[in-house]
Amino acid sequence: MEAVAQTGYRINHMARNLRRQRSGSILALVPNLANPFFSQILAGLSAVLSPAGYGLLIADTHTDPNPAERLAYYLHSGLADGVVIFDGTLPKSALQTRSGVPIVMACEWTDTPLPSVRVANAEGAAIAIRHLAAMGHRKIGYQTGPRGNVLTLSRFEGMQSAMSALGLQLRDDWIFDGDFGLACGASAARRWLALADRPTAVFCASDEMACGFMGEVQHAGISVPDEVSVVGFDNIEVSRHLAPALTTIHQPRGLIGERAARILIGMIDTGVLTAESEVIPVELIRRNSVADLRMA
Amino acid sequence: MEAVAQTGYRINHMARNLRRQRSGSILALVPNLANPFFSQILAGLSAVLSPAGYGLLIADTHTDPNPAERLAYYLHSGLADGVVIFDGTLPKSALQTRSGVPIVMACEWTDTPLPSVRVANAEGAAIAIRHLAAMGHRKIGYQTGPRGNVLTLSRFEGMQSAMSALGLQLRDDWIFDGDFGLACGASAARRWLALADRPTAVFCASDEMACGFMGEVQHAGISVPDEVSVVGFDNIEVSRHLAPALTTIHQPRGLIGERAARILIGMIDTGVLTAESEVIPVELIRRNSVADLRMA
DNA sequence: CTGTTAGCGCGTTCAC
DNA sequence: GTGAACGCGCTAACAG
Repeated sequence: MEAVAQTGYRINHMARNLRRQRSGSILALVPNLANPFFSQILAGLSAVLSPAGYGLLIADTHTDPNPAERLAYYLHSGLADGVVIFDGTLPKSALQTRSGVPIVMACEWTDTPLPSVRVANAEGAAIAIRHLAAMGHRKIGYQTGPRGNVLTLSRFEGMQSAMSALGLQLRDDWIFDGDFGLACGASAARRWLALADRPTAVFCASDEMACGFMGEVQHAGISVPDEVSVVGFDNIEVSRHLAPALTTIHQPRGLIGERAARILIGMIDTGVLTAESEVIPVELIRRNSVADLRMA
Repeated sequence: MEAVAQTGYRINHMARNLRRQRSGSILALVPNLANPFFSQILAGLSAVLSPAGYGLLIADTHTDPNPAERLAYYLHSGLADGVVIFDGTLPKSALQTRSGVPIVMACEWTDTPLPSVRVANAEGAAIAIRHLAAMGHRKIGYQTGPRGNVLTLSRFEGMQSAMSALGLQLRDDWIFDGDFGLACGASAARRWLALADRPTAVFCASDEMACGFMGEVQHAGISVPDEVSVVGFDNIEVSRHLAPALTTIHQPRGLIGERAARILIGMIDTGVLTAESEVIPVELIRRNSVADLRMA
């Protein structure tokens, strides 16, 4: 121990890892790192992994020519002791590997036996619709997420079943395609503005789209919520600071990362490649972007 | 090669890395991973590191009890071939190590010989002030970043020198303390509302603060820009979608990450631990949050 | 140009 | 309880 202090010896982790057959770091596979939506999730991951002695390796599948190959590379190279997947667009075949590396799905993904952390997306969408209906809205529009995304699907289903349960019809020209981003919210707004018969409320499947939508109609001189009500999904930090403050479905993003990390560490420690999936509840945050249409 | 295909052999990177004395990954030291400001920077980093064959390791100094020790750990463990530091609050002593691992500073940091990538912060602040003055504003308030931060300092200096060059005085009660976050923008707004003699314009050292400020005064029934003009700094994605769209200083965040990555790779390839620093220019984005006070 | 060998720095085991 | 030796899987250097 004196020699350690004198020579300034530090253990070589490459050698230790080689010997112990582990890397001490876990990989997060993110569909688009530039999307600020992931920053809090990654912070949650890091907050659990770091005290547990794991490093956080991040790969952006968006910029990668072949995400599936990339995943296979990490699974077999021994560079990661576990993987958290946030990208719902990876082919199923990429997940059916027998590498022995634990995987946790942190995006909504139904048809895989892998453990997952997900948010009650369908229920959140239903809550939003029921809130609008309770406020007297019957003409409700909807902006979707990107096609093929599992979040898009489950939120759409939740919205749809709530609508039909309430006896409300969803018109095709009141459905706006989207990709969860700000810009497509703005273009949905332009389509809304061009409509002869406009819905009195639009439920956007993400806060960013809701924000883009609100901004664009406001730039056109339309008042929110007097002329159109808007509900978002996510409760990103900026939502409460918009004018009007955005009514939305709160999704605890830090928690998603933390839970995923805990499940993964549990799998690594026990050596079993399965675990209980978790569903994180959502919550309606009532603010000022929805008009009360009920007569007094 | 046939045997490779038959047995499904994949090279073990731990063993390779041990032998080659490199890890194949780069560490990014981020002050607060939850801050969406970094997402685009990290995406830029990833976009050049990934094709170059490097993995991206991320450590959040915010959640770490001892960031300096953490840095030392990574520098000496051999787990990273290079480090990009975004945290300007690390003690100088932590950087003066002779580990042989290249370091690039990607936050503004003046008194270190390490190569850095920085943005023309002082100039950006000066541009904002000159724009407000050109629009006829003479009573200008300012919201700062967190104390001790190098960005805070250089933006403050740029603002101050532009003010005095224009013969404008900066009143103490028109300076609002901040931390670059949304919430403190809102509290600055409450202080502005309580002022007997209010500035006609407020320049916020970050877009998030500007957004929080605008939202809060608008919630109080104040019109932007009719009753108060606001200028931000950063040009975050949401700024153009606010109502009114926020006039701000554009800072290319993806580029910061890309440049830092390029410099670092150059240092690794050549083996020299020094490199030219780079300054990235900024640009005024004129939108609708500044009123024209000049008489027609 | 192909085949063999030494050793990267550690953790584990086996002998004392 | 302390110490020596082996091997994790690869790459680089060297011999044939």
